[in-house]
Parts: sequence; structure tokens; C-alpha cells
Amino acid sequence: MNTTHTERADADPPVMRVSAVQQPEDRVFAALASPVRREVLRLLRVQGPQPVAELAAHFAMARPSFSEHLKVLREAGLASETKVGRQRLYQLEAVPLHEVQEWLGPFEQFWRAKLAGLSALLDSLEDDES
Amino acid sequence: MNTTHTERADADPPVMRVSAVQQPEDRVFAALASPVRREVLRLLRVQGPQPVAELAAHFAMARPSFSEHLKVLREAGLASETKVGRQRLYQLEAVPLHEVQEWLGPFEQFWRAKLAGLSALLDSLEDDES
DNA sequence: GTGACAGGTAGGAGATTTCCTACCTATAGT
DNA sequence: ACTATAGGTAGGAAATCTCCTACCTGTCAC
Repeated sequence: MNTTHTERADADPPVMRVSAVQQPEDRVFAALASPVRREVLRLLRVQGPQPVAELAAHFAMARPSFSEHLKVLREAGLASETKVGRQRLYQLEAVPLHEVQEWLGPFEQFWRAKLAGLSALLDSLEDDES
Repeated sequence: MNTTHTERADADPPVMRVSAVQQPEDRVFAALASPVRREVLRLLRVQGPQPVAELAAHFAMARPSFSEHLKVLREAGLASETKVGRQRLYQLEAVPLHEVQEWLGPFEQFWRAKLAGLSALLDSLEDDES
């Protein structure tokens, strides 16, 4: 049948308003949106902690630009720095990535179904609340 | 004279240049960067396929703005639409999320170590690059 | 001390994102 | 045919992102 009432829409259900202050989770997802920053995280993972210059060598951009990327990673909690002499060792902080993983978790059955060609299972899940 | 001939930097190792054309993976991560779009994906997951109006009811924004968000999700391959009469049913397409999951995979041991308080293990992995 | 080096901040240009209002297309019902 | 509904596109304002050059701070070497 039709829906119970006409679209009263934003009165009854919880309406999402994008808050001015960024939630921690938002910062993490936003940080991952840049290919440069994802590559930095990968480098920190496979090569371990290293100074800025060593990381920056992989990117064709001016140093201050790269510095900004590091700042975004720091503020998302994805990297930390340790001062060693006049250099700063950057280190991967992976815990926030765990939150991303947890966000993805509930979706897993869907792509699993799709990848296994089990569209039937998918459909049954989807039609379940109708 | 700011020529940087003292830096071996971008000669030897592969230098990352952010390509003008967005890779498919970039689109997916970029799509996930918005809290609005993540919430849309969640709604499609827990409530199944539904028309635009039903989805839009959860957000305090004008319809065309919401329409743009749907476009981003479509172009990232995260949602598909099916015309049904004069409405369009949007459906979750979860497969691209699998790629995100796979990107996260190699980081898992790091947050596992951290969450278990096994910093020792973490350090041994990091120093492994010899 | 002076100078070189590592890396950050300041401020701004240009591109992109995000939102808006106005308008268009397609379908359903009368 | 005419009107209402569903939802998209067009174009633009404002905010944000990404990059730059110029400059500043802190540390090592002399």
C-alpha cells in the first residue's frame, strides 16, 4: 500500500543536521579522502616511523603543503610525532582506522552476497522490512 | 635561487603525483568523507531500497542539495537507482566498500596490537624494515 | 656567536565542495 | 488535455581544500 501518511518528513523522524563542529569520526574519514594522506599512512605502515623529509620524498609538492597533510593526519589521530634532535619522527596511529573498520562491518554481508553472486540473499535481506 | 639540487628526493624513489583524473578508489573514499552520505548508506542498509523522498526526510537540506549527494554516491558506485513509476528507488551497492575494507586490512595488526596494549609487538614490526 | 638544516606557520590564489533558488522533465491521476 | 508529484539540472554564493611563496623557530655543527 501507500505509506501510512503523506510525507510529513522532517517532523517525525530524526532529522540529520550537519553539526558545525567536526566529530572525531568525521576527521578520520575526511583525512582518508586524500590519496596523498592514504599513501602517507601506507608508507608509515610498511616502512615504520620516519622523519618528514623521508616521507616527503615520495611526493611532488612543496614542503609546507606536505606539512599541512601531516597536520590533518595528526588532528585525525592517525599519526603522531616524536621530536628527535632537529627532526620529527612520524608514526602511524592505527586505532582510528579501527573505527572505520567498525563502521564498515555491518555492510560486509552485503558485498559478500554480491561478490558470491547471491543476489537472492541480498534481496531477501532488503525486502525484510517492507 | 631556491633550486633544490641538494635534495635527492624526487629522483630515486617513485614520486607520487596526484593525477588529475580521479581513480575509482578515490571516488569511494571521497564519497565517504561526508557524514550525510555515510548516513544515507546506513539508511539504505538498515531500511533497504527506498525512494528519494523517504531518504531525504532524514536531512535538513533542500532537495537539490540532497540530490547532489546521491549523485556522488552513484558515481562512486555505492548506490544505484531503479525507476519505479515516477519515483526512483535507491539501493545500496556495497562492493566498493569491500575495496575500502581491503585497504584497511594491512593496518589491522597495528590497531590490534595497540588495543591489546602490546606496544612491544608494534615496535618489533616497525623496526622490521632493516 | 654564525650558518646550515629540519620543519613548521602565515597569508593568499585557485580549485572544489556544499548549499541555495529557480527551473526543467517525466509520470500519475483526473 | 491539465495539474500535481517525484526528482533531477543550471547557475551562483559562500565555505573549504590544496597548493604555493615567504618567513619563522628550534637544533646541530663550527
